[in-house]
Amino acid sequence: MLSALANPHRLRIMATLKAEGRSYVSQLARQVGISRPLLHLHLQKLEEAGLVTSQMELSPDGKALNFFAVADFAVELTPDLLVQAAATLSARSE
Amino acid sequence: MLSALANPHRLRIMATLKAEGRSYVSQLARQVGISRPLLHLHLQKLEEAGLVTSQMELSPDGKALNFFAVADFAVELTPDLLVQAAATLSARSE
DNA sequence: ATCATGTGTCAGTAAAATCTGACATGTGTC
DNA sequence: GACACATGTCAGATTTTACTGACACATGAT
Repeated sequence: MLSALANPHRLRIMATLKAEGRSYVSQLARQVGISRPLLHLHLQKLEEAGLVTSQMELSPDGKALNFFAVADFAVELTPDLLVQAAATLSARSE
Repeated sequence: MLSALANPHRLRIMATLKAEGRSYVSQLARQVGISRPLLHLHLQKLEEAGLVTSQMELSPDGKALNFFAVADFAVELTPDLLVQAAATLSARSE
């Protein structure tokens, strides 16, 4: 999740998405100002991290649109949380 | 700050540092199990992000030891915060 | 003087993340 | 059929990040 957020484009995507409410890939690419394949890549990472949700829909004129929206989340980022997160990585002797 | 935390080694460093209370570079390198130059690099990034603090001290036998400790911080990681963070990146039309 | 231990830096390499420019596929409209 | 607009994927180039193996310097003990 942290590495998903460690990127300027992805932060901007989150911001735009939050402002727009929801948007589909091609439209969002225009809004953010990056290429569609690149956006697709970033959206993939954001979705894997559970930061955005996607939903395929059919537009009135029959086009398949993949809508994205920011997920609801709230994490208290503290040293203790990091200790907990580090434990997840892999068991180590210490 | 987010990109500083987006790395397994750095998470482990934070965890070890939190567990030990404080530690100096060479010792910490042994505890974490990575080379000293590499640790130095990571500590640099962590310190730039304000996640750790350093303090030069002289040991009883005259060696200069650079002690590191985790800083106190607490950030509520939410969509709104990200919007705020994105605004920091660079002004854009939109 | 040599050794052990500490500090930092730096050039060069290895690995990972990022980005681009195709390609393939689908639908409705001109 | 050609066009406009949507979806996705993928190979290859580029850029960042991570890492290693020196090097330089300082101190106290042998």
